[in-house]
Amino acid sequence: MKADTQAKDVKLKILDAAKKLFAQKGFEGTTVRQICDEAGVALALVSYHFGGKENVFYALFEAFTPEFLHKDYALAEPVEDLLSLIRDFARFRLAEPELINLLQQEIMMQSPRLDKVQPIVFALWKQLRAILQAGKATGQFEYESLKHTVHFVVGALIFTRNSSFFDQLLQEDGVQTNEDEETLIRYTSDFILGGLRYEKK
Amino acid sequence: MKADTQAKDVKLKILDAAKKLFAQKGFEGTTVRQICDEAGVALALVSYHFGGKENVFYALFEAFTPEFLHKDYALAEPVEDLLSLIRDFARFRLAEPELINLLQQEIMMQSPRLDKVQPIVFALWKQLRAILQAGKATGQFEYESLKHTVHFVVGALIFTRNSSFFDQLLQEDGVQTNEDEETLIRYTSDFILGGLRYEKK
DNA sequence: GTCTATAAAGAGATAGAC
DNA sequence: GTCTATCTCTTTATAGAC
Repeated sequence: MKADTQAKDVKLKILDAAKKLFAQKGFEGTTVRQICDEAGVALALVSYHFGGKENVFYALFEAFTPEFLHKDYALAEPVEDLLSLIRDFARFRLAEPELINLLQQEIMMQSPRLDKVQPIVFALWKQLRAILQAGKATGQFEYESLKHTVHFVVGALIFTRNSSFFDQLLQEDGVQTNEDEETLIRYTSDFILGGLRYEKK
Repeated sequence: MKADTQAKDVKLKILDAAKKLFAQKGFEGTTVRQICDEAGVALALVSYHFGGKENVFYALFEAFTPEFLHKDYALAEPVEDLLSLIRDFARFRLAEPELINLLQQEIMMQSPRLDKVQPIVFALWKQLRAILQAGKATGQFEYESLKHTVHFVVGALIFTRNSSFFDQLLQEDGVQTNEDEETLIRYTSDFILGGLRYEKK
């Protein structure tokens, strides 16, 4: 019992450390030694518990079931669906910024590990695409290219991050307001709906 | 003469190979051997000509002077300025997709090499920010948070890529039209201006 | 200037003590 | 289950022949 509990703690510590480091330095840029140092455990435990660095990566995405992957959008109104998707994604991004960051890296690099993670991103993609199509059909959304519009929306969704890098620049203003979740969701929704030329009734 | 010319060819071949590989596999994920193999030259020549892998990276961004960095926007109308910036950025992105990809990776990872590249991104950031502020002042743009709006716009600008990954999904349509530059610029401008609630006169 | 061969450091994974 | 010490392979960088 006690042994099991300790093991679980160690596995969690390794996963947390890996999540942080992978997001920060990339999968290839992170060494097993760094992960174990950050987790405060011995080097051998990554191999013992996960069977290698690669499996730590996969384990990160296994308990990974954000709402928007399993919800069935495109049942209600397109506008409502899009707002739900934006909300669900924003919440997930706020809750797990490192995973979003890591996922984005892997996608950009077309990494060999993408095979196992592709379904997750494809799901978001298809949901969004279906919603945009439905909204165009009802005349509520206005755009020419479905393909590019999906890109624009995903770009706006994914790029909004707690990126300390970019925020340096803007902190000059002094008006560093830590908006809450709902406010951020509203900003995002407003921008995207505007981009889709949706007119509020 | 002949020796110099050969050397320049080799340096160019190395830079091209590195650009491609860095974008594909990341800086850390790319080995000097891979670069030299791809370039078709001997392993030692990276150190000889550049003094190490890291300097190859920096060299990639030295001859790197996209229009939008040196233009002085925010002189004409905000809308015209924004359209120019979108156009300049889109052209650069189409011309050098690997560099954009690489830059994006490095930013996301907060890489230690970012110090030398930060000014480039900051310049874009500041230009865009100034334009958005000017447009709000004239009442042509409508948004609440300057910080987030900059994020949204950059997201929409940067995420539109020749990403073979995402396009797989959409090719199902069969309607795989290879839009030209001007068309892509128009799509992008329409989406972003919409997001800013700009109303065409 | 370019090559092959090699040195020195670093990586991931494992053996064996506890 | 966890640790330290080590093995093996790969990495970057350099030395020296041409």
